Amino acid sequence: MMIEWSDLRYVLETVRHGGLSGAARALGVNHATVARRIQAAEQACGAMLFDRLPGGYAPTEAGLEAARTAEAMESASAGLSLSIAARDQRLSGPLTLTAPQLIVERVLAPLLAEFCAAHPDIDLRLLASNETLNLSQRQADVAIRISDAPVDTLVGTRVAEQRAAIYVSHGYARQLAASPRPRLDWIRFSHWPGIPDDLGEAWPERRIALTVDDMVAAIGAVRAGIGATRMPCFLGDTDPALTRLPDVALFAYPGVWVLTHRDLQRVKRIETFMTFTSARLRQLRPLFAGDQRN
Amino acid sequence: MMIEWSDLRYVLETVRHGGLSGAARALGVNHATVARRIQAAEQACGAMLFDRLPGGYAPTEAGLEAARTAEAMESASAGLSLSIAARDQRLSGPLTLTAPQLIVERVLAPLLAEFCAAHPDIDLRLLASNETLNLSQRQADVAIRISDAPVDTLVGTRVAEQRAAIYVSHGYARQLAASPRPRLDWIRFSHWPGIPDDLGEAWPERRIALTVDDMVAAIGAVRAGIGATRMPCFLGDTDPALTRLPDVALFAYPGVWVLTHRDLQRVKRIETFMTFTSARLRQLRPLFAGDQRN
DNA sequence: CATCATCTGTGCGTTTTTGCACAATCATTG
DNA sequence: CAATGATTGTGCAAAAACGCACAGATGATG
Repeated sequence: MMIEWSDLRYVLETVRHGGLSGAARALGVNHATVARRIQAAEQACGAMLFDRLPGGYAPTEAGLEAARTAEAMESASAGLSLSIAARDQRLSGPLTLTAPQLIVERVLAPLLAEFCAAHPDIDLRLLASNETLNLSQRQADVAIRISDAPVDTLVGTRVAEQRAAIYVSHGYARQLAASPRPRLDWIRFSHWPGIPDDLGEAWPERRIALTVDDMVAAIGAVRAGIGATRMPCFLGDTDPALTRLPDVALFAYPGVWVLTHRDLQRVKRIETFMTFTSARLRQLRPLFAGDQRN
Repeated sequence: MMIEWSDLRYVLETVRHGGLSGAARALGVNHATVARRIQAAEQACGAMLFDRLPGGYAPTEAGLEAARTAEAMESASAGLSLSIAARDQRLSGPLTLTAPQLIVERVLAPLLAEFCAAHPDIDLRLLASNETLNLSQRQADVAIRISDAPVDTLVGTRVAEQRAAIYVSHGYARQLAASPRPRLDWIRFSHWPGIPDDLGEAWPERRIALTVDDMVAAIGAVRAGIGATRMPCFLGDTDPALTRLPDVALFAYPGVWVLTHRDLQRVKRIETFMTFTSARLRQLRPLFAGDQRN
């Protein structure tokens, strides 16, 4: 008579992704399972929730209504999750952190090692995803973000300003220095503008040598001597295979934030983690700012 | 990380019933399953939801919070169920009716047979429960109720006034008539007042012979000649083994209502059913009113 | 127009979940 | 204080749900 509650999640994700396979990926199950649960839901409420079109599932009126209800239930459930987590004032339990891949690799890893050693009862989980996960939905408890202005529903501090520079491999740098009229090969990000204008004066001759969509790949390309690219100083300066391109000023770059959900900021293990992490990252301010005295 | 939605139903029912076994009965599953799902929920949110006390499960703060959330989700889900059902304007599909046991037995059965024959595509389901099921939660679509003032969230009509009378078996009636100073043996309902005052004049001598908690049981007792009891006329007059106690006026009795949920009143198969049932029951007004011309 | 990628439907073997039956514990009652 | 009824915890077998792999179909692409 009444739809099984968990089936509504399957309906919701299928509406969101427009088909079984998208929903299946989002839910981490097989698409056949999604199909079966939707069938069950339709049988339970005695109405079709989707039109089976070639190439996807299109929600009917009833399906949209169900998805709206499921959204309400989802936010209720997320609120519960937060509220229960907020009640847990032990210095133990799970703590999920999300941070960009490369910050973890270059900066965060030793810092997390220290934290784990100091608090062995805290079960730290790391989501080194580049996607900005939704803290409100409790996909993570704490986020380290590179951002100019993080969402205002989150609380936290900007622990460091950041600057970026142009980096090349040592070999490529020598090559440039040896050339009488050097031409700069640029490695471009597909979702960024082209070559920064500021380069004009020092390096009038330039061309786009490669377009990539991922920072790790770009670093590899630079290391291989394909050309130059712009990256935050903490990345370039911590990479022994790279060196800054001379005669170019530093660029502004979004700062480093440590953030959590408002409802979680008074939870002891989260407060502890944020205090620890923020302090350690503040110590690295020269690195993020591109201050090369170290 | 986030509690499985359907597990919240188990938490809710366990809070409502104060233990595993009550929740298991309400959910129609084994108590072991309830225990396992609650364990899963607790593991998922990393907090205890119940204190395991001897004799039952007592919700913790977090458990109460979860139950509140689950209640919100339940009402959302019930609303969805109504909203989807309201969209179904076919003259087919499921239709759940709840009515008191004895109305079904004496009055409704032939009427439902006729309806089923006329609308074979409507899948009629009958809950002959004495409990007043919650139509808002969509436990039933249509209710036939004996009531003075039904809940105002429901819509429908009072199809008949009702009166009650005192009934005895034929044998017991002869016995009374034969006695010079007859003493009336009364069969009393445990949740009702005692013997009606109005009996005083005609039958000054009386005593309580039996107390029962169920109308079917009471009818059996009257048939067996144990004594007299008051019951609605449609019950006594349709029972060939019973006869009215003479010299007593009829009693007022709550009327007969045919009711549905506001959101369902325009659904065609429900509208059809209510029109049909109300018309047929109106034809039986003399029976309900205790008019013995038939 | 051929090819490739993507999506949905279906049968089968496996894993997970569930129900059942029994034991243990506690409150209630005669 | 013994006995009864109710409740929860646990091991095992049955049942249900799930993932996997393949087939068919559609749409995009060169």
